[in-house]
Amino acid sequence: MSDEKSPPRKRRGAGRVTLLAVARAAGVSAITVSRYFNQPESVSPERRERIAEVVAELGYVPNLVAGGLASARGRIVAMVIPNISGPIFADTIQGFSDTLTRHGYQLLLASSYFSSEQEESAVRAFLGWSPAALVLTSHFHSPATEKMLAEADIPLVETWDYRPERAPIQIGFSHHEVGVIATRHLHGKGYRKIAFVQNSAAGDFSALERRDGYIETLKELGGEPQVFAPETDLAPFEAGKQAMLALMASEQRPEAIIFANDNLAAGALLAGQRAGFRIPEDCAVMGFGDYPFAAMLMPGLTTVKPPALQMGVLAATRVLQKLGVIEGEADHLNLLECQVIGRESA
Amino acid sequence: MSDEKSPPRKRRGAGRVTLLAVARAAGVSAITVSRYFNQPESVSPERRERIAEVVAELGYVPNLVAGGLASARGRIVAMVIPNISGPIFADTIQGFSDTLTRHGYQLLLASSYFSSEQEESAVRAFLGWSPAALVLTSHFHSPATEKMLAEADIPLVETWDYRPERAPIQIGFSHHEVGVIATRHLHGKGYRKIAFVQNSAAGDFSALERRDGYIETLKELGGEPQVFAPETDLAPFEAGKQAMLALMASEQRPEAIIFANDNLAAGALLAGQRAGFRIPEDCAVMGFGDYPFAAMLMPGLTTVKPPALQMGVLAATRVLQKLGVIEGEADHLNLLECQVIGRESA
DNA sequence: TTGTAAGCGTTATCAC
DNA sequence: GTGATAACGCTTACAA
Repeated sequence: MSDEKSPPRKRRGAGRVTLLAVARAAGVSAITVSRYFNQPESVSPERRERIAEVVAELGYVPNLVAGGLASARGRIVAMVIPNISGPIFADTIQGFSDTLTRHGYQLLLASSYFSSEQEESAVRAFLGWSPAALVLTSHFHSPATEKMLAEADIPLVETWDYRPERAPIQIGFSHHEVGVIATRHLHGKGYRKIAFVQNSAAGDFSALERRDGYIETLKELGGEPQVFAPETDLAPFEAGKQAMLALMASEQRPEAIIFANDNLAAGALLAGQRAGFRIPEDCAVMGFGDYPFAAMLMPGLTTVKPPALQMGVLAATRVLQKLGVIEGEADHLNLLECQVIGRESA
Repeated sequence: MSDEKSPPRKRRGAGRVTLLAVARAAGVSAITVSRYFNQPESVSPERRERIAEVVAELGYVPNLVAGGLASARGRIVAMVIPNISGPIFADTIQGFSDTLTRHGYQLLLASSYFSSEQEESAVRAFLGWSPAALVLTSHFHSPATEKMLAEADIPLVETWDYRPERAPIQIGFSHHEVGVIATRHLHGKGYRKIAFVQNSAAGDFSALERRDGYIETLKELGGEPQVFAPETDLAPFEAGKQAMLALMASEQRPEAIIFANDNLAAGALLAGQRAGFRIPEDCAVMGFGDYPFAAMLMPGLTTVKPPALQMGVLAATRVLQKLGVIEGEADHLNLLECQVIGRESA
């Protein structure tokens, strides 16, 4: 900490301990120190030890920016996700980030809020950092984004979607299958008159796939599908209420209802109970998402849990495999499974 | 897309469109293009227009790594947060990320899981990217981390905490005040016998500050504090149950209970109702956190909402002010307020 | 307003 | 196993 003769003030990165400083102090050349960090086995044990000492002593922190420039491959992976704080994607980010970090890579993150313009601008900004790989959510990108991706020539992963025909690595699950297993679960519990409530958010196409899985399966099982569509763009919680009360008042009163997501189901659960219906005796309720509140409701909400965390971990794993950081072939197609979380509501 | 005479293969960043390429195509020097991006007003309108054309045509993406190295200040801000997917921090990250992005900065993110070793290794890795600023959660860092921070000489912000005596910019709220306003809220509603349930997680010191606020305020109001401590390290949901049943069976049966957090409160709400108690008639319940499920419970959980999103936005704002990106003096101390969210449970 | 030259701290290349 | 040297693509400093 003593104030040594201050070196001639450099114009910019003044004061930073550099690789060269370490090299000099250790009596080796810069490239040897570089090798010490990147391919330790190619440095003799004695020098290795000496360098380690100096590094600790000087508190040297490798400048990854310089390294990235020199090698054109920074240890950064960028991810664009619709949102961070919603109930859906947080686990995916967490799994992705943790897996990456464990292998010495850093996460650059931005939200798109489902807007392809915002996605585009995030991708543009990210590419400036020459990330080692890029992870996007879903397959719908603006033409400009597609162009940048094509030119970037780095591993690309698309999560929360599954388009076998697309070139990027796909990591997703089948929404259709969600409809299937939810319907089978209810049928297995003895329910026969099963309805489905669509999402109130226009443009939620995945929810329609879940609905189709339901319709198909129920028909196979000899039932008669009954689909309710709430008013468009009603808040999901309200839409669930509306659907519940309408269905319970209808002539074709169902014994069980599958909701397009847990928000709808929660609204239904509460409104149903307020209206005096017992759940699941008068009507069973199922959701989708396994949002954090599902376990807190009374009765607990039976729902289908998407493999959110798993997708994040797998996305990172595939990226690291592509980069050769970890062993294994990075499969192009990665279809994960959802799981019925049985609680009291169905 | 035609295969032009392939230029002599460069060793590394082969093929990337560079600033120089843009400059040549536009008939100006590299520095002018650089200025076009960084201080557009110092470039004449005609050249500006010409450069814009070329940039679009060539699909030039500025290499931020090179820029970062040259200027020793990348437009990256790093944040270490205990976790991403828990109920607490997601809003803070979201607010932080969005505010940053809006001003052209990118977010580098990692989780510490409340471990100072993990925080240390994240900080070490981040510093290698010479971020423009660093944001940490809480004030407790390992000595090595403190040393790195001291030497890094970049703006540092600590969120979710508030230690006026510390040098970094502090952004937090008063846990003590949470205890105060919760107690006042219940007192205002007419409850007199008010109990407090501590967190089951050992080491949650903030929760103890909330408790002290409660004790102090209740005494001021003429009440007699009654603190219940669940078994240590019981899952919060279970701990809430245990506390509820124990308190309702005790001689000093309370009219209202403040729980150290919403998880405890939710456990209590459900267990209480299962045991036949009406809430809030037999006993009112309050939590802390305003976790996503709070609104979904029946009755809705009255709770104290911390300014999570706001803290993220403010952290980013202070950082940007420090960096001179946006106007305004960056205050050292930033105490935000919590808010009682009144629902049915109290 | 514009340009020239030098350098940011590292790694690739090639030689020893 | 080790080193000298030249990039990597940009921005600072200074000059015109």
